[in-house]
Amino acid sequence: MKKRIMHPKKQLREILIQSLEQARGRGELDFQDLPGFEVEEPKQAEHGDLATNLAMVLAKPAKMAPRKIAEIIIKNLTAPEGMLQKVEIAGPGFINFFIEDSHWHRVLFEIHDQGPAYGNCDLGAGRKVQVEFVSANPTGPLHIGHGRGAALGDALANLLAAAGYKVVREYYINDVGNQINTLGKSLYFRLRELRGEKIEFPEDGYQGDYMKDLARNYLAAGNPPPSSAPTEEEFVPLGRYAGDVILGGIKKDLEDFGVSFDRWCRETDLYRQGLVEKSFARLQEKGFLYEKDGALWFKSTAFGDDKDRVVRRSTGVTTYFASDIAYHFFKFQQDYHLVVDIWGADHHGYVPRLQAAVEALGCQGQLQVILVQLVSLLRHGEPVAMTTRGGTFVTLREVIDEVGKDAARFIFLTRRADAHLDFDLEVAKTQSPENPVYYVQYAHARLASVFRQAGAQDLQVPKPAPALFPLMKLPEEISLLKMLAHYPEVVEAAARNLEPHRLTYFLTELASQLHSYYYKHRFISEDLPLSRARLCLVQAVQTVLAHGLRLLGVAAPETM
RNA sequence: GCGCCUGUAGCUCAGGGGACAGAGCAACGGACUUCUAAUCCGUGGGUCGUAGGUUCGAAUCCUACCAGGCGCGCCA
Repeated sequence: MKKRIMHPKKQLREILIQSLEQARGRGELDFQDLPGFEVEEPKQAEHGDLATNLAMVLAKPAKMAPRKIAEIIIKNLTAPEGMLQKVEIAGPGFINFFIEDSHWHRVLFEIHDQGPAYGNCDLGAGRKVQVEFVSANPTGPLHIGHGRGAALGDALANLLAAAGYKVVREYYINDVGNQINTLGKSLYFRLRELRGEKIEFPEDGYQGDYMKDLARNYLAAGNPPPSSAPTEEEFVPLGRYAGDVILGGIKKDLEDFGVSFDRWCRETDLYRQGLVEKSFARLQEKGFLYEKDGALWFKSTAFGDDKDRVVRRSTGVTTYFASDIAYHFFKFQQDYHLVVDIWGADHHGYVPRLQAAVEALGCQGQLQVILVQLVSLLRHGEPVAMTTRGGTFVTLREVIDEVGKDAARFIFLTRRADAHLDFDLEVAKTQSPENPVYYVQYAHARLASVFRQAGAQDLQVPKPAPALFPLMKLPEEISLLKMLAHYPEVVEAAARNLEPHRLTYFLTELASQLHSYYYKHRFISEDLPLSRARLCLVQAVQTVLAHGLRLLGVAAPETM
């Protein structure tokens, strides 16, 4: 006996299939395979609560006019008592279904039973997913673009967990290669500069002010001063030192942004564990490596890449790509059903070769790369220059301090990943209506206030009960109930498509309907049964708002 | 030159084969003796970049072109 109540949409889909089987059994319809069809909420209210294009997609295989097919489907329909109020054929052959208002009330039972878990689903069926995100090199503080990746990755991980996946959040640290040397060299020259020497700061050095701070702290901690004759050997420990300090800062920024990781994977560990050589051996064995011009190449063209790629230079040093091959080889050894990498869109050219490597290695499971477009930073509508060189880039730290974690996260999550984003610091900072995060949070806080008020009057929020339902018949109430019933599908679709922004839009709409309802109708009044019914309904609304905000990593405040 | 992303209302963006294209902001006009006005109600506003094509049906798919962004290393 299943306790779970089926959403009307799924229920209707099954009823339609039954109808088709029956019609076919009776010889009224003749077709081979059932084509894909939609059951969805029409945009127009006159078109009912749910509609299907089933008759239209069946026109060709059944060799019959859509409206005729629609008639046959309707004739064979057997819906449960009290579900369907009216069924119509419309337009070119849509079948429109009008659901009885009373049918929608049942969602309240489900929300009450599942509580904070309402909205979760079992799409993932416990399979393992890894989300790797941010992964900024430890050569400087996180900037606003990393913030967007962080918000997206974290929300996505939350979303996948809610959808029944076992999620691991991972940050990949590039601590190998000449960038660490360059970092050491940058620190070295800042140290000498601090000693009052006139120095020529290296062209390729990291010029940001944070390196000056780092140099000061380095000396303040009593570390040995720089020599006068620099050597590569001297840069290495300095680079390692700087990298560690910067990484510490990154961790702190992420923590304050509400983002945590389950694992931090260091590139050096991949080498230490011999994974680079192991992945090479695997590729060699499958015949996808060859030598040319003294270098070792991966035959990525065999998998659709534009050209083959070097994995070991003629100098004997492996490339960044080699590390990434090893890293993904390692990832897929851990039985991930899905590995999601979130990268800045400026790395898009890198996708084909990595996909090629994953395929060549014969990994079980799927790699999906999400490219997040860069953020254009504005202040009062004017572009803010973002150059590392000029030292005018805005860090994630500054954004957190200036606009706050919640507003920043929400704004990042109101755009599709592949849409460019204009982030206006002044707009994000103000609590103006231009800033939607407060609109949604306010709905939650407003309800909390209502419940406090009810509590003060000894008015309990009742459990859902059929006796309450006749008291929720206003259009605003039915409309809210429909949205609540729709919510789990939104979560599932957002998870399936790896698109957290769908949640942001849903929540804004739900908040809008709640505010409107609140304004038009008093929840707490002299009429006690009516008050109880409304409290019961809006408590369900609050549960859903809280769930959605939690997935976005945005606070659901009790007061504002 | 080649490749990827984007082009939808004045602005920022949803919608990504279905019925007359949506929201927020901005503009304009209204609503606070009220459970929080960080709110609500109303009005105006669009050849969905352009041109072809596929389809019963295209903002959505295909082709070409135009515009913006980003990539095309034995860099990371």
